[in-house]
Amino acid sequence: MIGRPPVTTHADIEAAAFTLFAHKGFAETTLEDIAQAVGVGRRTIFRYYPSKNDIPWGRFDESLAGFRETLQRMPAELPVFDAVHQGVIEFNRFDDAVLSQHRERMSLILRTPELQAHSALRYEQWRKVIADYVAMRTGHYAASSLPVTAGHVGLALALSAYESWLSDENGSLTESLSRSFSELGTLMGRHG
Amino acid sequence: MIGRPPVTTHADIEAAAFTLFAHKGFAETTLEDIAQAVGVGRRTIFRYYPSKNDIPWGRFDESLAGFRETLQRMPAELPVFDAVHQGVIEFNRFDDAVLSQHRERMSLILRTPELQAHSALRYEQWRKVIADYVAMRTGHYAASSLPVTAGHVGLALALSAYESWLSDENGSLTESLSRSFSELGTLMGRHG
DNA sequence: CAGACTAATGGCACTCAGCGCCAAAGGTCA
DNA sequence: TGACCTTTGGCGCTGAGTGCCATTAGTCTG
Repeated sequence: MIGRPPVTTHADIEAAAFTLFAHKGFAETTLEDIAQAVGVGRRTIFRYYPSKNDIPWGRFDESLAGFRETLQRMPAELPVFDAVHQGVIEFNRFDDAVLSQHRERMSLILRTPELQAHSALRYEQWRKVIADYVAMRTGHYAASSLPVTAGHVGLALALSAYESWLSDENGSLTESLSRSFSELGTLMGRHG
Repeated sequence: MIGRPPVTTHADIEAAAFTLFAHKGFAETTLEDIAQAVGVGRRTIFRYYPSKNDIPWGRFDESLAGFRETLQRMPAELPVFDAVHQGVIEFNRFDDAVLSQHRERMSLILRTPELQAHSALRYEQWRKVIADYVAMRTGHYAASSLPVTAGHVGLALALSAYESWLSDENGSLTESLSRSFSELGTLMGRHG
């Protein structure tokens, strides 16, 4: 490797940051605190994350690519809606080992106002993945109304499922997601 | 009226702000700029709006109360989903005179990254109005899964409709909203 | 009319996120 | 050893947001 070697990693920073966030709260933790905990200059943190709000999201971009592939793998025989449904569930399957970290991460993201706000920008990319898939399946342009709506609705159901999952100590994320998708049927008059 | 009279109003500030935003862009307009345009101290702006990001939303809280009432007025014979559908449409009906301002406002909100992010906090209250209504209609608690999902989905459809409306110079907002709601049926297998 | 009272104002000083700039550090390679 | 390259991190700045408090401009009472 050419040039000065990095003195830290994304993982290092996240670890230090999550500890501090849990300890003092997100807003009360300054970037200076984090930099100090990592043993690095404040300026360097910005070389790893564009903003403080981005730290809890970690390497989200990379995981988005996985979501895209997951959807691509869904069988074409499955109706679009069910394919998205299954794709979302598949994408949100985690090993028990990782699950508790994921829960902590999502709890921070979904319950900290600053992060709730910032997350809208991340969700946009997530919706785009669904919109692209639906566009491909239906032959519409990805920017046209139907795929865009599909993206919004998919996100809506996922967020609702996450909230429900986080509020219930013992629930399963997969089940929460399934429930959201089936509730949509309920709402649309398959009874209630 | 007791005490020193206010030297400005929300309307004054919004007018000055929107002009500047249109002229220089949102990010490039400082609160100092706005304060100067209004002829008021920077500190005073914060007495009218909690943050720069709140200015474009105007008096959103008050309009939420109207949304709540609109939903309450929906006939009980209407299935919940349709009641929400009609309520959202009703709430987003504007006179031609106001419509162009509304369009400008929503264009700013939905196309400025900082504001997209911030808006998530406003949407939360909007979703709650739907959740409360659905809770009342179905007998669930407002915090339980079904009403929460309804809130998310309602917002999803409204946002999709707004995006579509803004991207088409000549479209009608009411029609865009109707289209979103019917697209949901399409997605769920009433064909496509 | 004078003086008490009240609420809005706005200046000041401060914290913190974020960014541009640039010299220094710490590696690799010929 | 010295050229080369990339990361680091310090410095200084801008701008949002906040707490504090004296000032201002009204109303109300005697």
